[in-house]
Amino acid sequence: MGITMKDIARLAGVSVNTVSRALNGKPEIDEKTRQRILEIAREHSYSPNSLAASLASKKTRTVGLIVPDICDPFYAQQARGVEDMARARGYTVILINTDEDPKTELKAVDTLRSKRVDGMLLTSVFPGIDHVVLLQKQHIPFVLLNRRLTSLDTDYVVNDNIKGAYEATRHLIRLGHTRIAHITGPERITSVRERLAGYTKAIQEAGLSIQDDLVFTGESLKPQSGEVLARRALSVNPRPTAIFAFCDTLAMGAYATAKEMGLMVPEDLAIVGYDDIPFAACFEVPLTTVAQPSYEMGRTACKILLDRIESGGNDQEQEGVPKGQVVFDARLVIRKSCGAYLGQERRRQNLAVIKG
Amino acid sequence: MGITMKDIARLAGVSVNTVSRALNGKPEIDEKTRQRILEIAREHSYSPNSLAASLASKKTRTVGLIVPDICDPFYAQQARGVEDMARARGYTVILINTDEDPKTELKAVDTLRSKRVDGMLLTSVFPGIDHVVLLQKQHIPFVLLNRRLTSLDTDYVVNDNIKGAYEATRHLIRLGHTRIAHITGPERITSVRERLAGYTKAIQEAGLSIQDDLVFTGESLKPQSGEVLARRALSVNPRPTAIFAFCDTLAMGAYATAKEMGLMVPEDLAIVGYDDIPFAACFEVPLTTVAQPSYEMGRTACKILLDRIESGGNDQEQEGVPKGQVVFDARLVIRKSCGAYLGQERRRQNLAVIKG
DNA sequence: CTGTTAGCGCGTTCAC
DNA sequence: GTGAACGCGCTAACAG
Repeated sequence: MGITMKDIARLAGVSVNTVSRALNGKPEIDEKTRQRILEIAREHSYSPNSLAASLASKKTRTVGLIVPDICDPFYAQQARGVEDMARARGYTVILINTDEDPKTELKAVDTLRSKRVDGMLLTSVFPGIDHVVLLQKQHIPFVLLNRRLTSLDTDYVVNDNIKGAYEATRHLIRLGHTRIAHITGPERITSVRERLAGYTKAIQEAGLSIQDDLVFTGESLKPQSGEVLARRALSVNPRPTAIFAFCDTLAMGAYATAKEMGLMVPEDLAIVGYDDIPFAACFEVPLTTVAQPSYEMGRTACKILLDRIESGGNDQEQEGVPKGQVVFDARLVIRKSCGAYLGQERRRQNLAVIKG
Repeated sequence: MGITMKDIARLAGVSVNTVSRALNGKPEIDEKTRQRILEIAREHSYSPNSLAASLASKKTRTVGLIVPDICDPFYAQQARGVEDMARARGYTVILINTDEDPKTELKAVDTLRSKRVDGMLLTSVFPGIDHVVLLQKQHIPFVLLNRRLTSLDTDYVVNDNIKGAYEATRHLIRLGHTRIAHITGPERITSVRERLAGYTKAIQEAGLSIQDDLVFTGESLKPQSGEVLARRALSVNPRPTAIFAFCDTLAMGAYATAKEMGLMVPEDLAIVGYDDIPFAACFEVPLTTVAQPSYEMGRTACKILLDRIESGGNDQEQEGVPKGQVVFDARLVIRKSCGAYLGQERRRQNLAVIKG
């Protein structure tokens, strides 16, 4: 196959070691011989075998990224943030999709461990905390993205889910809704629980009766799941007048169902999502949603990971580095689907009528 | 760090080799000793060092995937297809974004080469064919996704760009448009050239004058670029009444510009995209577009790559394996943005008026 | 069925 | 400034 250091050494009439020094930019080497070696390397389009290098140095300059589904624009953006940061610092990222499946995720962590990645970014559910404990015990750096473990002190990057969900729900309450359904994902996901908490808090604060029967949990976060959950939600009697979805893709599905059932959004049904994916503003009825800075979150999580990796594995230094625990703000973005502009538009229409 | 085969060997009182056999499921080994070894491995949560394995076996069970931007749902879906297929067959994928930047892509190929990936999926532009030639010369398996090289015989998976663009344009012509702008990406991208060809073919066939002044080329394929290009297109005099965009994200931008300029879509301006990303149907004005099976394309490309990898690198076998050159069909999906349903709806409205 | 012996390609001591 | 020697953890012949 390719040419190796040994070959170059032979060609240049030096030792392998000298070649190594030349290629790795080490200072203690004569500039002339370095140039000669570099030239030979280039001529033969030498490619360093990073496997061998990693085996010897115990560093792979590779990080693992586990996501539920890269097709979800929210995760895609986070992934992009991760990869950009990684690439900028000379790292490479291995991507694995899990569809929220615990078994797949378990295998993913195993695979990454076997590939000896320098660290991992965990974006998905965990069946338990077993993996994480294992990673900690083996001193494999990792950062949790979008989730955090109450029982464990780890690095994480999340957004303020409770606040985001709280504000979304309160917004709907202000608009006069009293029966607000919440469609969401599996409860093992931390953010699912947190947003549910924010939702509940707003409901209780408003003195509305607790509406356990208005919370609908599905396995997936894809639009199809949103359709199913919305159908369930909208068949409750009396019918809820608003749906707060765990994420925008779920909201998308809810919208499809509403349309299919002949319900107007927001007139008959208000919908609020979460994430503010780039397409939310372009929907048939632009989606009111809670924005989180997905790209930035990805970048930040990766930065924390790389800093941890490069701070060296030794525990002393670890002590000095404060735990990277970042909570990004959640911000309500009001568009059309919640009906906030309904009054306004009606007013405008009335004016037009009067004028005409 | 972790426990190694040597440790297990010592613990089990056997040789390293025996441990290797047990762990790798080789047949020539006593079932009892295998179980004993497996037990010890599990106890110590042994993780095989795939770096060492790869170094020795010259196989990494890793493929590289180079995309312009994973945030583009089209590429995200392809990536998902790739990763699903890879994972199903025990491979792992390294993801790199290039933003269509030739230099970044060059570095990406280099990085992947250095990591000794078993093969690569190339989804992005190439500054020239130099990389590809190098890959060929070094017998590194690769498959081109969404592009093909006329000068080189390689595996590729594409969709019928010429046909797709042709049908999209002809559709607009049928609807009565005579001034159809085309907004697109850099001409070094094969698919850009192919779709331009399909567009031109339809224009010429219809006997419309060739409209070089109606083709607008930008560097990126993101919505922002679509906005800029549409602004340029819509400032031509006489103003085009339709825009055929290279892809849905560009179409998204065009729509934003139209809205900003106070133009109604499709009444004042028809828009047709390409790709049929999952959100195209949910747009404010559902997008007419050309669908390509992105997920399937990703899967197929990866399958071809893995088959090639596993067919062994030897040239004899290579001869037996037919080149994987797959062209997926392109299918026009008619929604609202092209105005095809305009007449119908007007008719319906008129009926309503009459009835009322 | 099992152990021995060589590497895989590179980093990292050490001497010189 | 340069070279020799060893080891990273594993696979792959070969013997036995």
